[in-house]
Amino acid sequence: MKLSTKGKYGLYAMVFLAQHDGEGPQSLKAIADLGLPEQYLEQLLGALRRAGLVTTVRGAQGGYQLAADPGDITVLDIIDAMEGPVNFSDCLSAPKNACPRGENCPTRGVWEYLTVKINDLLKGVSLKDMVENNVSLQVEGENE
Amino acid sequence: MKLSTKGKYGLYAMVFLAQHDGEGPQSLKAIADLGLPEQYLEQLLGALRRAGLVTTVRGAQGGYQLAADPGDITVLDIIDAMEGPVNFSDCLSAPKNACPRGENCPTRGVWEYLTVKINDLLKGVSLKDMVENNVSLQVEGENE
DNA sequence: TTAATTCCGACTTAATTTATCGGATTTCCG
DNA sequence: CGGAAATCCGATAAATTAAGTCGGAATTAA
Repeated sequence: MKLSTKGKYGLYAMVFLAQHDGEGPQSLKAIADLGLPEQYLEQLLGALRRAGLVTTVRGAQGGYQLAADPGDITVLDIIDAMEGPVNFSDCLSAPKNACPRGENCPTRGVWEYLTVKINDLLKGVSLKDMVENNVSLQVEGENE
Repeated sequence: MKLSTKGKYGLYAMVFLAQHDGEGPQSLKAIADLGLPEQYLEQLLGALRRAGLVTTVRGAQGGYQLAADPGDITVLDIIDAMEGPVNFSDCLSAPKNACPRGENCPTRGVWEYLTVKINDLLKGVSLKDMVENNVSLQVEGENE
């Protein structure tokens, strides 16, 4: 289980925008200077815009900026926009009785459980957390 | 972020073996009757064997069986064997200063955090839990 | 008007996933 | 002993997805 470069590049770009939040639009070139392929990144930023996570200013001096407060944009938002929703099994999106294994399939519950839990995890980290380096293994909500 | 069929088929097969634990070796054909492509499954079971999760009996009346108690085999073991370890970024396996972003990369902590947390999640579900349908959103270790 | 910049669809290439095939080996059982 | 039932294994093929490239249209500040 790994993250695609799409997800990673998207997150890098969003962190960059968070770091420059309030400084006006950041050009594609400036973001790509992080070491990301410029033309590929352009596609990804298009997806982020269509997902409502960034706004753009076209034309000279234009660029990209966050569409919301860094504290209100989470890793989940970004991963969802870049890779589609976390999905461990298509059987979850199908009606229960459509599954050839029937309703008491012993794995269905696990797919549900893991999907919900991982979504919670991703939702728990915002861009603000990241730029403030607030993410550690003892963050909020811990009990182990 | 999704699970490959490798991971899913592997888990289906292991649950089947757990359901028939103690009944002697189960043939590939019997497992494939779950609706999985037989020759592909054979590869996967080979990987599970090499990972030490199943043992095999060759020859007529042979087959596969769990190498350990169902309570001692977790979803993590199976996913790791099928897809390799959960890995959100290669920068984690490299030394800290090998990363071109330097030591204070704001995403590195997130990769670490998510990797550990997801591993914990997967480790928390055993085959025993699954066959007993013990997996729900209120399982052990909850505090939200 | 020009240069900077995003936007967009089509295309290419590379990598990975998902198988399939053919035969070698092992072992039960009559 | 011989045949059938199985696993084992390396190679290959097909399909899908990921990753990256290209060329040009549209927009806008200066």
